[in-house]
Amino acid sequence: MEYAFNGKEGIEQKWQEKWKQAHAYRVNNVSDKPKYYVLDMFPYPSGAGLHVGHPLGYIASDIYSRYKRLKGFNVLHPMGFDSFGLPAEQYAIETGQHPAATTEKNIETFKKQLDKIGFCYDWDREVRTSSPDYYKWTQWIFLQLYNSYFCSTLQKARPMADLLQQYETAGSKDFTAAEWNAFNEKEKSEWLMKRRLAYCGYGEVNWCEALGTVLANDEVVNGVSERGGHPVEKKKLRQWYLRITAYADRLLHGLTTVDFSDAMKEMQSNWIGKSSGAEIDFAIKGSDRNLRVYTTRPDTIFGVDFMVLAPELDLIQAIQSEAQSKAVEEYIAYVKSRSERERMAEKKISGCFTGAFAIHPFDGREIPIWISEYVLAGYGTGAIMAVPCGDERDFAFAHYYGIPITNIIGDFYTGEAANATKDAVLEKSGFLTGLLMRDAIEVAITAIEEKGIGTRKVNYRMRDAAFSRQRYWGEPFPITWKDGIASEWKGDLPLRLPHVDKYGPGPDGAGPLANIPEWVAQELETNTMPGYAGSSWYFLRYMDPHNAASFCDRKASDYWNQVDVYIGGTEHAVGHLLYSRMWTKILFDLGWIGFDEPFKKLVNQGMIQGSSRFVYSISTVGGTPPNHFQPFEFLISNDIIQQYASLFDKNKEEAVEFIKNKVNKLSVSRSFTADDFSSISFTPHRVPVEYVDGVNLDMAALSRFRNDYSKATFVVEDGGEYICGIEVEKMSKTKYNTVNPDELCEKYGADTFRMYEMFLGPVEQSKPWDTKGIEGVHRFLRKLWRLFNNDIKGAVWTNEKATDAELKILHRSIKKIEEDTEKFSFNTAVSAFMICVNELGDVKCHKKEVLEKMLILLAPYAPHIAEELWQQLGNEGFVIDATFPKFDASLLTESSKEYPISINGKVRANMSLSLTLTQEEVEAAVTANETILKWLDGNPPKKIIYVKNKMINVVI
RNA sequence: ACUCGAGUGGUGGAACUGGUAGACACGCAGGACUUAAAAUCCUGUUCGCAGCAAUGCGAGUGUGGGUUCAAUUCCCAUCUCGAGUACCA
Repeated sequence: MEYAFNGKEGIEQKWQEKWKQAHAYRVNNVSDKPKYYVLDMFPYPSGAGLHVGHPLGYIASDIYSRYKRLKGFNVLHPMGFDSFGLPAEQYAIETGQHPAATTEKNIETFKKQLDKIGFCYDWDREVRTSSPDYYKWTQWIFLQLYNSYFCSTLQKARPMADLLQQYETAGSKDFTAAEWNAFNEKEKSEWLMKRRLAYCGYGEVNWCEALGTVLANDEVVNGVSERGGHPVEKKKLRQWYLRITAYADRLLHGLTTVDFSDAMKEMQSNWIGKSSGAEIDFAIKGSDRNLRVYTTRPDTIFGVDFMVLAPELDLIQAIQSEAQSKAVEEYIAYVKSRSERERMAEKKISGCFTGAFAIHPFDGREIPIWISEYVLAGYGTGAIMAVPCGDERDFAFAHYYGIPITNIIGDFYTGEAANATKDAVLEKSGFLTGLLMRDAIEVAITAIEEKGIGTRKVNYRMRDAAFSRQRYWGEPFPITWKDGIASEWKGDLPLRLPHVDKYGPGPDGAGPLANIPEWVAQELETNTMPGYAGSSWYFLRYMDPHNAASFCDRKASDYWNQVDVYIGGTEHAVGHLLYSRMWTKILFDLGWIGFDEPFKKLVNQGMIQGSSRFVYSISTVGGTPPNHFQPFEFLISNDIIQQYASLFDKNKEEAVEFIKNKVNKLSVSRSFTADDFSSISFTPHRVPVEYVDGVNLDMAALSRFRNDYSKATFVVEDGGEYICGIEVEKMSKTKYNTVNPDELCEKYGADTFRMYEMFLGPVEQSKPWDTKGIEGVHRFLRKLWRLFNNDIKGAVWTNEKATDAELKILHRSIKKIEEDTEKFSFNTAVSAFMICVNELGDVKCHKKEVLEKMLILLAPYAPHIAEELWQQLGNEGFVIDATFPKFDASLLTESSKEYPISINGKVRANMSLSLTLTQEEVEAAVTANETILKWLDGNPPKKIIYVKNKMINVVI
C-alpha cells in the first residue's frame, strides 16, 4: 500500500470527513479533566484568502492543543472571525457589493482553506463579530462601560449609580450636593459624562479624509493610516472614547503577572509611557496668571534658562508683550499651516519669544518665555521649563536662538552637547548644591510642595482611545441623543445594523447611518464602533457561544478562566492586546468574570515574508529613473524590443559588460552600438514565484503568462539559464510572491505542509518563505509509512516484542519531543521525529509496540497519517483520544561510557567509566590512571572538571 | 536619534546552566538499482594545507579586545540587519 495522502481516495480527506461526522473535536464545558485554553488571534476575513504566512501560528496552536489533549487536558481551541471593519466597507464602496455578502463569502473561503490543513477547531463554537447574536453582547458590554466610572480610591470600575448617589448626597470637589441637585439635566449629563469609562467628548482626533473616519492612535503609522496608507490630520470632533488612561497603572502592573515576551511587555509599557515628576507653578512677571510646567527632573530647576509653551495654549494671548504680539501671531499661524506629516518629516527648530518672563521661585531670576512646536499641547501641561545643559532638545533650541546656558553639572557639561545624566553633583543650585542629582529629585519635590508652588505628578503618554468611526460596517452604538443629552437606547439589544445600499459619508463628517431617515428619526447615534470593539472580548464568547441570556455565563468563564496560551503576531501589541486587557479588567471589576488578565501566556509568531523574483528589461533610451531600487539605475524603456537580461548578483558595470558580450549575438531587430551602452539601463519587473525554480526562471512559462513576455528575448547566462533577482518583502498578491497553502496541501499533503512550516525555524522568528525544503519533510513521512506498509507486500508491522535498542530509540524520542513541544520548539521536535524514523529504519524495526507510541507522538504534528496508521494497527477510537506515552528514563541508562579525557581542554584519550560516578569518584579514577599520570609528569592536577555525561578535563 | 532583538557552512537552521560547533533538512558531488526516467538506498559535503589512504595539522560562530583550563554562549568596544517608538520634557 502506498502513502496516498491526497485526492478523493486519499487518507487526508477521508479522516477530515470522519472527524467531522464524529464531532471528534467537540469540547464540553463539563469535564473531570483539567482545562486548557489555547487561542489563536482570529483572522480578519479578507478577500485575498490565506497564504502560507497565515497558518504558521494556527499550526503551532493546533499542535499544542492536540498535544495537551493527549496529555489529559480538556482543551478549548476555537476559531472565529473578526468580520466587522474598514476593509470590507472599502471593498464594498469599490465593487458595490454589500459588506455582509462579501464577508460571508470570504469566511466560507477561509474555513474551507483552514479545514484542508486539518485543524482541530470546535467549529460549533465559531464566533463572528458581525453577527447580531454576537454584537448584541458587544453593545451590552459597551453599555457596561458607559454606565461605569473609575473610582480612584478603590482603583477599579464601579457603577455610575454609585457616583450619582455620591453626588446627590455629598457632592464632589467641583460642586456641593446642593449645587448638584440644582443642576439641570444637561449640566448633570455633562458632569456624568466626564467620568464614564466610555464617554463622548470633543477632542483632537486623527481624521483620515480618504477613509472618511477617525482612527485610534495605534491605527496611525507615521502620519498615515495603517490600512491603505492615506494621510491623517488632527481635527476637533465629537467622538466616543474609552477611558483607558484610567487603567494605565493597572495595565502596567498587570504585565508583571503574565507570561509575555520581554519585548512585548516593553512595547506595551512604552506605549503607556508612565513618567513621574512634578508640576511646578512659575509666577509671571506683571501678570496674575501662573505658568504651570511638567518636568521629570525637578532637580535641575536651577538650570532653567527659558520656558517653552506649546503654540496651542490659550495662556499665550494673556501674557505676550505688545512688542512681540505680531511675531507670536505669525508663528502660531505658521504652525497651524503645517500638517502633521510635514512636522514629522522635517524636524527643524522653530519658535518665538513671547516677550513675557517667568519668575524663578527659588532665586527670583527672570526667565524668558518662548513658544515652540517642539512642545506638545497634549502632554503634561503643554509647557516646559527648559534646561539646556541637561536636555538635548532644550540645548539645540538655546543654541539656535543664542540663549545663554547655565551649567549646573560642572564637568559633565562640555558646552558641546547636553548631558542628561543623573550622576552629577549639582552646582550653582541654591539649596540643592552639593547633592547628587538622583537624590536631589526628591528633595526638590518636597521643597516645591512645601512652598505650595507645585505637586508631585505622574503622567502617561497613552491617550484615551478614540472609539467611534464614521463608517457603516461596525456595531451601532445603543445610544440616543436628545437636545445634546446622550442616553441609553431603550429597545432590546441587539440594536441591529440597518441594511443600506450606499456607504457614502453622512453630512458634517457623520457616518453613513446619518443618511438613513428611520435611523435619524429615532435620534440614534450615527457613528459605529471601531474594529477593535468586537475583538476586545471574543475569547470570552467562545466559552459559552450560544448563550442568549448573557455574554458568557459566569460558570463557563470560571471553568475556562484565562486563556492559557494565546498565539498571534506582534502587530497587535499596543492595540488589540491593550484593549482586551482593559475590557477584561472592567468586566472583572463589575463582577461579571473572575479574572482580570485575559491571557496568561502570549506567543508571538513571526511573519512569513514573501520572496519576490525579478527579471530586468534592458533599455537603451533615456527616461525618468525611479530611484527606489538598488543596485542599478533604471530607465523606463520606450524601445519596442522587449529584452530581459539575467542580472542576478551583478553590479552595474558587470551588467553592462554582460549585455555587451551577449546582446549582439542575439537575433533582435537591431544591433546595439557602443553608443547604446553608454545610456543602457535595466528595469526590474516582478514575476510570479511559481515560474521560478529557486532563482532559475522558466522562460517558456513566463512567455505564456502575459502578452508582453510572449515577444520577449531573454539574455541568459552561459549555461543557458536565466537567473532572477531576489528581494524579501511582504507577502502580497500584487507582488506575485504569494504561495497558496491549498496547492501545497494538494501536492504534498496537509501533514507535510504542517510539519514543513514548523521545520522552517522557530515559530517566533520571521523568515521569507521558501518551498524548496519541503521534499525533505515529505520524504520523512513516506519513510514513516514504510515502517508500517510495504508498497508491494502490504502491512509489514508485527506484534513482536521490542528489543532494548529499539525501546531506547523510542524513549529518547519521547523525551525530546515532549520537551520540545512543551516549550514551543517545534522545529527541533520535527528534527527529532526524523532522527527517530531514520534510526528505526536502520534497525528495521516494524514492531507495533514501538510504532504505536510513535504515532501518538506524531499525532499533533501530522494528524492524518497518524490517524490512518493508528487505525491500521487495529486501534479503536481516534488517536487524539489516546494517552501520551510515558517516558521511561531507566531505558536510557548505560552502565559505562567512553569519556574523552582532556588536559587543559585538549582531548588526549578516551577512558571507560561508569555513568553513576560522582565528582569524587571521577577524581579518584583519574588520579589512579597511570597513563594520565604519565602525561602529568608527576605533577598533581590542579583541578579535575567532570561535566556530567560529557567529558573530563584535567587542569594543570 | 532612542530602546529592544539578531548576526553560525552554498541555504534554512541545531548546540542543556560556558563543556568535543555545524544536529536535522535542503542543495551539490559521486555511486547502486533501472533499457531509461521517477522513486528508493548508500557515500561525501565548514574552510585551508599535507597524504594513495585511514588520517593528521591549522583556522573557524560579523569585526577587534577581555575574563576562563574551556566562550556561538559572559564582559567591553565596533559594524551590519530586523522590530518598536519617534520631539512625551
